Amino acid sequence: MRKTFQRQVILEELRVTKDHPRAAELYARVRHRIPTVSFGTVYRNLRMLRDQGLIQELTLGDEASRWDGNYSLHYHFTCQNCGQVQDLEVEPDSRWEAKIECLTGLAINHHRAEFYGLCSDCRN
Amino acid sequence: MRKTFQRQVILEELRVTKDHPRAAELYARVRHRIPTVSFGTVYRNLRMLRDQGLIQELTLGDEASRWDGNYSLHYHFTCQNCGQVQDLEVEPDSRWEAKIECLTGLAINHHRAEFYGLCSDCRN
DNA sequence: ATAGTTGCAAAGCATTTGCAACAGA
DNA sequence: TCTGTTGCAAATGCTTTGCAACTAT
Repeated sequence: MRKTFQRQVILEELRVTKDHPRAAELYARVRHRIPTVSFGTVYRNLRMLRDQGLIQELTLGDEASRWDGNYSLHYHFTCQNCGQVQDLEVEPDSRWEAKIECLTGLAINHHRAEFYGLCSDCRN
Repeated sequence: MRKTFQRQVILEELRVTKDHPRAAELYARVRHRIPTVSFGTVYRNLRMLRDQGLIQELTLGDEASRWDGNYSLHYHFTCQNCGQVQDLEVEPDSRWEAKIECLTGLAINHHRAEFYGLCSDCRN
């Protein structure tokens, strides 16, 4: 994978934010720095960066994918009122995988968990 | 919500199977019983049945939604080799929601978890 | 009677791709 | 130099929708 300016900017923009932008929003941000960048380039790079494990794709509900510059294993929370998505600080439960392997005979590689509810701004 | 023949057949087809068909596959099954049914009808009904809590929509990875006629809360497993999706029999961990509420100040309504790995056929 | 539903076809929207020009190694 | 990458535009694929004809209640 070559180190191109476009790819670098796309990765940087994801790294510096904690919201979880969709491709269109990210494209807008990248465009501030590279006015000629194309949607194709953004999508191609998101896929590549994901396949390399440098970023994560979130498919929450029935909307477009969101992208997360935090590559470490963590869970997500979606506010059902305002729609914001945030990382959860709780540590993922790995014993769960072992428990399921035990009970089912499946070989588990990884899991994800998503929580839904109201964020602190919206609960009041 | 009226009780139409189409809606009934769509729901039945989801209830009788444990695979988790996508809309196109379900459409094919419904078509065996109602040759004139349309895609629009299938999609419209899937959304309505989901909104009523009678079925569940699964958005796993970056493919089209899968649909689950089992409306009870449960987790899912996806085989990374053959792609099959199965329900997991383990009971969902509700203490987790309380724990996260405690740690974060969020109000959690529900959560989902998905496990990925190799099914018993594919692990050998 | 009448409001919800259907079939059909067209539209919508996120994402992917073919291709020629370009650029990083 | 030469293969990977970009920008552009067209294409793809899943899903939604407008509308007139139907149908459950």
